[in-house]
Amino acid sequence: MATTAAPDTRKTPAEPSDTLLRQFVGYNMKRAFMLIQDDITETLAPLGLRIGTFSALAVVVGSPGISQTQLSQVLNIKRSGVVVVVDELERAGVLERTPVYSDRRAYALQVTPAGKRLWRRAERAMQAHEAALFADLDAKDLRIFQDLLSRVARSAARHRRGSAN
Amino acid sequence: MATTAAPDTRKTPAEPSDTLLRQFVGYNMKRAFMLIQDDITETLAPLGLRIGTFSALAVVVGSPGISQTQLSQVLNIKRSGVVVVVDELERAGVLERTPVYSDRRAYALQVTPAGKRLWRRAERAMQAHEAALFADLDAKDLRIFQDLLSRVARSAARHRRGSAN
DNA sequence: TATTGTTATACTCTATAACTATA
DNA sequence: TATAGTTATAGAGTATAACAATA
Repeated sequence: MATTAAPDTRKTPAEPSDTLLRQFVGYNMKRAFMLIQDDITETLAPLGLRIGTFSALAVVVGSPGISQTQLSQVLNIKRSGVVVVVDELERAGVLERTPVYSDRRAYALQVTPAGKRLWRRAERAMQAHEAALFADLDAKDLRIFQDLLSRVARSAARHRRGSAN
Repeated sequence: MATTAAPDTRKTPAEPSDTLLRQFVGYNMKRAFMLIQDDITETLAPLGLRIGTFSALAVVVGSPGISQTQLSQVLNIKRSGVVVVVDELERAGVLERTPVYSDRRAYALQVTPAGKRLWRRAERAMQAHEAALFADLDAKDLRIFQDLLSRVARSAARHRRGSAN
């Protein structure tokens, strides 16, 4: 039945790989992002921040007085998710829910002085991290990449708006 | 104390936005990917596939006889996660666990004829989907984008290997 | 009636750890 | 002892739905 000479060396055709998936832009985007996500998490952890809280802090720094509903829209998450993030940042003394006198249902989110200091540290840490992470790409390539990313995002958003949902 | 004229119009400085976050490549990658992820899910759903099962199917099509451990390495997930995905694909009659006579612990994964037909349909659906999704970008831009994505992934992987983990 | 923030709950994805059967 | 596959369980992250206070 079995040949006695020449053992079977093709257990799997050479190296198993994701060749068929690499044709897809979506797969390559996911793969690249997953690779840097863990790095980002590790960069933020010493500052007591997660990706979600870092993002929320950035938006409140850039748009002081923003409401939680507005924050949910900017970050593309649900209002119920914002509550968790704001709770965490408020507990850490990073931001505050201040009353809105014209609408007593809503809160105006404000960054505390400690929050501003934390943001400056976090921003610098992330900038340093990305500089190291993308050391292989020169400034011009990075600009092109950023531009293509925003064009891809715009194209996808348009496509999404165009379809039925 | 308070001026009696001119009501307070700056509830929030104009439009709240994520300006401070856009400086980061990681944020733009996440944002762009999130936008297309839902689209991909909707493209695969009619075929009975999720992103995870689609990816696994693609790898087994491209590397027939691959083991579950190898598959976990290619897809960058844990072996326990592979079990779930392979269970689902096997239940759907898309692939099979065939015995490996040289190692009775392991399975060689094989795509069934139905699985091959499903893959061809899924591949075409995804190609059509991406063509529509990235309609705003010409072929040259897309090639540049793909190239930059793989360079970013390589750079990130190198950075990751270099640091202590 | 509609909206803001909140809570409880559930779902998806993935990770960890302990187990079995083989090696 | 180590490895392949499996199972149970737990943890993020996010979504849905119902609720109170207010508009």
